[in-house]
Amino acid sequence: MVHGDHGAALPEAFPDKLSTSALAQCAATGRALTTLRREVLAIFAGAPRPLKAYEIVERLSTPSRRVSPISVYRSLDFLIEIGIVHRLATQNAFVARDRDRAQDETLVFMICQCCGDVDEAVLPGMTRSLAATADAHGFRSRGHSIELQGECEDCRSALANPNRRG
Amino acid sequence: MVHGDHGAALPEAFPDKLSTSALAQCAATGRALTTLRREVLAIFAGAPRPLKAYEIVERLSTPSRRVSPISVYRSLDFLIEIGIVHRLATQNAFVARDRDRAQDETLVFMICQCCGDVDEAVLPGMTRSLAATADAHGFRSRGHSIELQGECEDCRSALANPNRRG
DNA sequence: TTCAATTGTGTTACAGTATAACATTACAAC
DNA sequence: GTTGTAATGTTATACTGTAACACAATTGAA
Repeated sequence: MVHGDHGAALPEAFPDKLSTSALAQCAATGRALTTLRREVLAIFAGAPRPLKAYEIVERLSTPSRRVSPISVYRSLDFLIEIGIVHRLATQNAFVARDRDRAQDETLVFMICQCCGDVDEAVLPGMTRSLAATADAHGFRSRGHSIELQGECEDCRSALANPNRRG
Repeated sequence: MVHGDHGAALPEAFPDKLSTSALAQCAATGRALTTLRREVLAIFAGAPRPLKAYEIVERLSTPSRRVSPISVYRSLDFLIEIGIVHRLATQNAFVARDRDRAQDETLVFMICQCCGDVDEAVLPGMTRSLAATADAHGFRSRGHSIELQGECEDCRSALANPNRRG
C-alpha cells in the first residue's frame, strides 16, 4: 500500500478538520494523501501538544511494523509543504493546524516553556510590516518562522498560586 | 598557532566592536570574558556568515588541542545570555551581532537560502504588536525568534542574470 | 591558613535530530 | 510491457546537543 488508496479506512475518527483541509490541498495540487500521511495526521489530530519526530515514529511503530525516522520526516515535509503542519524551529517539534492557508497570513506561535502547550495567532499587520522590512533590505521572503517563548495563562496562574494547582 | 593567538587569524585587530560590547556586558553582570569565550567571539568576528557549533569546534581545535562540543555550546550559551550571539533556530546556527541590546528591540533575521548570508533588522512596531498579541492570549512572552527565509539581493541578481555572476 | 562557595572548563559518553543513498513498490500514460 | 513519476522501504550514518562528574581558579570568610 504505497499510494493511490485514498479511501483507506483509519482506526481513528475520520474525517476531521485536519484531514479535510489536507484532502483539499492534495486535490488542489495533484498530490496524494497516502496512508502513511494520513496516519501521521491522525496522530496530530489526537495530540494536544507539539510532537517530536521520534514520538511519531514510536507511535506508528508496532512489534510487527517498524516505521523508520526518514519515512516520518518525509511525511512531515509533505504536510508542511501543503501547509497543514508547521515546524517549531526552536523546539525541534511539529504542530498541525487547520487554518486557512492564505499566503498573506502570518502565523505566530506562542510556546509555553512550562507545560509545552502551543497557541497560535495571526497578526493582521505583520505580513505587510515584514514585507516592507524585507523590501528595504532587498530581501525576497519565501517563508518565515515566528515563535514566542514564555508562559501560558494556566501556568502563570499555577505559579502565582501554587496552593491551587491541581 | 597552538596557543597565544586565540586560534584564529583575525582580519581586524582586537578589540573589535563585538568584544567591546561583550566586555561591557560582562562588567555589568559580574561575569568573565574568559579565553575560550574570547576565542569563540573572535571566530564570529572573522566569519561573514552564521556558524554551526561544530564549525566552531573545528576551528578551535588543533592537533594538540581538542576542544569539545560541549565547551563550545557552553560558551555559546553564555554569549547568547549576554546578548552578543543569537541562535538561528531554523538553521541550527549562530550569529554574533553588536547591536544595542535594548530589551524592547525586536530583531528579525533574514536568511538567504541561496548563499547562507544573514541580514538583520529591527522592526519598530513589532515589539508592541507582539506584546499585544501575547496579552490577548494571556501569554507572558520572555523571548522570541523571528526568522525569514528567502533570497538576498545579490542572489536574486545572480539568478536573474546568470551570465553576470562572478 | 584553610574551608566553602562559585564559576568555568575538561573529559567521557551518550541522547536526540535529521538525512544520504539506493532498492522497491505502485500507478499512469503511452 | 516499457517508461516515467511519486512514494515508501531499508540501511546506515551524519549532525546537533546534553548529562554527569572531575578538575582548576577565584573569592570571601572563619
